[in-house]
Amino acid sequence: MGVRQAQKQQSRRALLDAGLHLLEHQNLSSLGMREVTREAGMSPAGFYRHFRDLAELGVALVEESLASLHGMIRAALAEKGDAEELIDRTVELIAGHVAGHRAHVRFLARERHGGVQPVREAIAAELARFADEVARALGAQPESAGWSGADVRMLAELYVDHMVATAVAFLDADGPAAERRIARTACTQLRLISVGRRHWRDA
Amino acid sequence: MGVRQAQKQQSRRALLDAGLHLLEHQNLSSLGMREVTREAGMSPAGFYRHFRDLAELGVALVEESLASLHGMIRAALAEKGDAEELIDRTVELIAGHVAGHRAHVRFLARERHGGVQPVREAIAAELARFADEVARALGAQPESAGWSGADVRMLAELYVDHMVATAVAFLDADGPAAERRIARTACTQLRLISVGRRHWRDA
DNA sequence: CAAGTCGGCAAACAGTTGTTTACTGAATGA
DNA sequence: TCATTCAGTAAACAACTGTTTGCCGACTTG
Repeated sequence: MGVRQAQKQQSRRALLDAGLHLLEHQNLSSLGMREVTREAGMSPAGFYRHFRDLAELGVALVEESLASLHGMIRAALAEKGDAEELIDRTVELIAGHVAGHRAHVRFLARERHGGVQPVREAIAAELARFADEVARALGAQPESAGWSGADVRMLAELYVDHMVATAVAFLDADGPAAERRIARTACTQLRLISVGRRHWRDA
Repeated sequence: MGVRQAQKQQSRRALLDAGLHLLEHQNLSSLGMREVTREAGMSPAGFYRHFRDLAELGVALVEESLASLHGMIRAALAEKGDAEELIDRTVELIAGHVAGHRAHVRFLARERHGGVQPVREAIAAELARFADEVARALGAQPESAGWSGADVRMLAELYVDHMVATAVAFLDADGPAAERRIARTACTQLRLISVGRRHWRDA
């Protein structure tokens, strides 16, 4: 890649980072582009060399944020061990992801139900695909023998929703004590679901 | 109450309704007060006779929205019957609440993680109190014999989170078919949790 | 080295914003 | 009835918004 394209991508990154930084304390729909370019150290008009809209920048941030989250999910699904261990490791993975990608997670939580339609839709679509992926992994486990496809799918949705809720809870933990409390709660809830799963056929 | 105060409260209502209406398609932090007063048929300066801020209007809307949700929760907790029936009735209650209070529910979903701190805090505090209330009700049930207070509390949190998630899902259902699918999923998930609860002690 | 591509800038545009000011006129209460 | 209170108004304020224009100068290509 030439020097030109490299410099351009560097500016693009500056815009994305500026946006991400500003979005830590406000909403995408209340973000101004002058604000973004100012934070990125660029003139207002320069913005248009990279994005048509602020919504377009938003969608780019969604892709970034969900890509990192996707990596975490695949890591969680790849874990091996008995149910108890697996739950603990998953919650640790979530905590680690939040610690390492605060801005991304906060952005997703904010805009998942935010005021910018294309962004909302992009998030919803990708989360649905995550649920598909989890459902596929669950279906391959021996514990799912005799489960209908629809039931596996609803279990996967429950897991994904719970994961997102847990990540958000970690987000506004205001200390290590609060973090541990959230982790314990999440583990217990997952254990409850796991127990329900084992005894599903009895009901 | 005198004619004066009645007229004032009517104007206040107009402002709240205007805000609620505009917030159906945008975020609180992107809302302008000129926009609100225009929608309410009032001059910009008149706003200050009722609220200091837009954040203050937001908090007022939070109180309204959570009051109606609170009513729904109390209704759900008051239901009697076996577990299966109870689950179905609860999900129906949620669906009915969303149908009757779309704007309120959408507002809560948007601003729960939105960019306006006092509003966010008001929602979080009230949802925590709802979890307390649910925990108290669960603790009084015979099924909770032998459960620790902390475990009951985490179960209550799971229920509240799930209720909110279900309400939001109903919100962007785009037809009766989608609504039924969401209701079925929610019921199945609740049944799974219920099974887990019954077999909790075995683990 | 020359011609062309193109990322970034400064300036200007018309609109819109939140907030303050002094005011009007109807409800209030002695 | 007459003075007072006060919800709502119109006008003006500086500050900011998104977008377009023409231009410069560093990179690229031949």
